[in-house]
Amino acid sequence: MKKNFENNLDALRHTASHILAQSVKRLYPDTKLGIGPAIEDGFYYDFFRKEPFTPDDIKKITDEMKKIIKEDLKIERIECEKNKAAEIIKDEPLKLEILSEIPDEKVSFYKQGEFIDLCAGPHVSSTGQVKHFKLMNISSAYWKGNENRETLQRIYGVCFTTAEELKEYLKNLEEAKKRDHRILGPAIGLFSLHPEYGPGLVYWHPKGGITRKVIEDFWKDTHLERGYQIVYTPHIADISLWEKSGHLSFYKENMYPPMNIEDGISYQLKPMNCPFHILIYQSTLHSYREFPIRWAELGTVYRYEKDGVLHGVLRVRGFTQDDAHIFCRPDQIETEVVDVLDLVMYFLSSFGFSEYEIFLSTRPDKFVGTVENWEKATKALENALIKKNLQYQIDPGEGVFYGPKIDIKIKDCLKRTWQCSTIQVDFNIPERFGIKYVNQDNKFERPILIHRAIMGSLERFFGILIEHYSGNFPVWLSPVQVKILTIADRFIPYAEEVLICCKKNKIRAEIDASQESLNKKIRFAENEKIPIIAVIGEKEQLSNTVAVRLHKKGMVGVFLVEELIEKIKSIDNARKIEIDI
RNA sequence: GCUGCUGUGGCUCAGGGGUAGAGCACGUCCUUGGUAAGGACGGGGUCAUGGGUUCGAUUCCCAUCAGCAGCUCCA
Repeated sequence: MKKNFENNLDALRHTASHILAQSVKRLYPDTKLGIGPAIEDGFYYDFFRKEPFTPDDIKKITDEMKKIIKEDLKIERIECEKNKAAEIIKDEPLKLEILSEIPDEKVSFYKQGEFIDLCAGPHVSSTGQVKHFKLMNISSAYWKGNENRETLQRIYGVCFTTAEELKEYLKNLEEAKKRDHRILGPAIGLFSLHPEYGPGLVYWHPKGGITRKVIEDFWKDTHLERGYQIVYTPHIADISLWEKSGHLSFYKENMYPPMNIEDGISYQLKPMNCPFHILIYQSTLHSYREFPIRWAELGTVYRYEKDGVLHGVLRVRGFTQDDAHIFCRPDQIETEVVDVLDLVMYFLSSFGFSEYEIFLSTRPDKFVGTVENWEKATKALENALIKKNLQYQIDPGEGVFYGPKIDIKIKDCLKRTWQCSTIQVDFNIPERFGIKYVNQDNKFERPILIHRAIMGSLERFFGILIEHYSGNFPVWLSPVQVKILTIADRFIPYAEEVLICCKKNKIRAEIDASQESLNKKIRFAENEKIPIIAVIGEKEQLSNTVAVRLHKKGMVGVFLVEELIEKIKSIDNARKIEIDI
């Protein structure tokens, strides 16, 4: 039943894309057609046309689409032989290209009014059924996603069965815009970017800094509890290290150019931490008895990302990975991965992320290592997922060339997915560096290397957190947990006593001592998204209390200072997502 | 990197071929207020950068840089 509905919706969206193409052809007959599928939430159509579509054109195209919908043209499916099909689309070079790639003898067209398009379908039966759509934006797209081919103009639209769904969708977009970490982050003093001095490089302000410290402390404590050891490694190394690791050949386009120190000596800013951990490993001889060795590092790396892909703190050029490398025997992969999965779930759920999408990527066409090892490792990853009772999807052939991997995407409160965690087996690096251990028989053997990250990057994870919480962090992550407001200046000494009590108990508190009205101070504290506001006046001073107001919830009552502190401490220590006082 | 759009005080934005304007923020003063903006005054901009057109450019044109929406890629 549900599936059927989805198919109908896809057909509807697909038809909307044909209406778009028809409209464009009516208004700009010289435009050549690319492809126009239904996608999540809507549709797009790619066009080849020299002149760019302007926002004004989009208006005209929309109006024409509405006309086509009003005309309620019947949509018919026409099947014909390939040679006849070529005749029909002789003026559409891109369509002809598609036609030539279809192996079947017969192909299908869909026709509505004067418009006909090579298309497998399905479609709804008439154009009048498309009622609730909106053209969203224009972008460029390469023909067949190939950057060496023609650049096409892609017009995106959204389309739903009901007006409510469309409205809901647009409202969600608005909501997402309001949560945009690029606006919110700087607005509430978390971070800034200074693109004129280097795009994609993040400056953590004191408020962002304290939240980062909380995250880092939690991360380190958790890792130490779970048998990891913390290491620190340099940010640069002689270029020969990167030749040895292979990064200079397979990762070069993402690396900053080397720094020339003197003739024949170049240093390279690190895009990854693994070679450094390998060097630590190689600095002593290892026995199978030591395994598994788990080394974790919050390692800051630099990658020269293409400028068009940079996005706030979500996609940057300098970032800190919550990296770890596990050295183990082949037979330990499964249990290690089970532990990593357990750690990932524990860690992410502490931040309020409890919905995941998990992907197991298998061997690609180009790979290093043996098929047998790949299969064993892949099986170990899969077994681990099964043991943890996790739902996953297999991404065939999507593994990295050096080994199979598990990727975990988290879902935020707007149901958007973000890839954070990754667990990757690596057959390449151990080989390239020739790392080894001594087995039970006193023979050398090659260990398995597992790379893994939970947050992926602190910058990116922080950006996701900002959007997920819309800046309203849970108490344990909030840069300022309590804002102390006085009704009049003469209560500032008492406010300072309260502040000292908070600090003694490691509660992050601030006093707003500005000469503003209480209303204004509350407004500012609310806009700063501080979870707890403590108001102090005559009554509170006399009774050693504070009047407590929760962010967005308003007054909750008057509490003894120690009482409030105890409550905050317990919320903080339990890393509670919701405040309840 | 590609296509399009954009670039005006810290922020949001208005303006426009004759050397710039609002709100917020900031500063000073008055006000000492009980749960989302008390009041007055004031400082602050080479209008992204570099060329060109022009008597004259922040405004028009070109290039560069950066941002935005996507494409491709990715933590």
